[in-house]
Amino acid sequence: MRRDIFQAIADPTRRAIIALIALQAMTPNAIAENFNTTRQAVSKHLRILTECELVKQEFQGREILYTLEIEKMKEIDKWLDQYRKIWETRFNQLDDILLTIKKEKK
Amino acid sequence: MRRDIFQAIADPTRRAIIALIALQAMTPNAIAENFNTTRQAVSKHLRILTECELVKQEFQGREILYTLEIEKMKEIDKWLDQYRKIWETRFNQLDDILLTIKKEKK
DNA sequence: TATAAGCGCAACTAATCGGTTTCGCAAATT
DNA sequence: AATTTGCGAAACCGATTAGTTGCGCTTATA
Repeated sequence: MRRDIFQAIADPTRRAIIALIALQAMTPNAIAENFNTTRQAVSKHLRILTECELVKQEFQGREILYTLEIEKMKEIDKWLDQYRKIWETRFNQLDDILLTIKKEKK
Repeated sequence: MRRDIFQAIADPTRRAIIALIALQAMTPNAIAENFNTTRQAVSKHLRILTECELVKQEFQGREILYTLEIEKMKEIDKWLDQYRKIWETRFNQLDDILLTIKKEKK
């Protein structure tokens, strides 16, 4: 079963779950209360998030607290990096153009 | 038809297409040559990428050149920003801890 | 010890996805 | 003018997905 971080964040509900537990660890029931869906549906999303290590389980008696593995989010940032270089270059080129115009005005 | 940027980058082939045309504008055929798939399959991916405005078409006679809309990539960066704050805070907290340990050693 | 609560797992369903094949259109080429 | 080339769109298919329902297990609570 292919599970990667990009597929994990593709689903809007999963992104919402990530946003929720980023603030504090939560149980599946507590998470489900925030959506118009069942606990089981949330549970499935949590399974996917856990499988790609975006989320970690903390067992507390019969409750399971889910926390965000913020480190994993950096992988997206790392992927974006190659494109960040491009848009920064373009920005600098624009900057150069603006500078040239400024000089010409003088 | 819900088309968002996160769903667009979920597919590995689409990420590869993005990486390809980031370097230079390409036609569907040229793109397809880089994969073990048909032009039509690539065409479908390009349609999805175009629909969510990650990619732009440039008509040149009967050819269509596809270019990356790098600005749109920033939206992912923007989304990541809320989490970047978290991991930077954690990093700083770790930094504080290390500093405290250092001081205690003295 | 019986009951309730919190949870994951498995089976099922409707919808969506990625891909192929076939088609038709418009722009080049002969 | 006939043919080739580049392309998108539609029809179709198998695989995957998100969700529901129905379990059974474990841990609290009465």
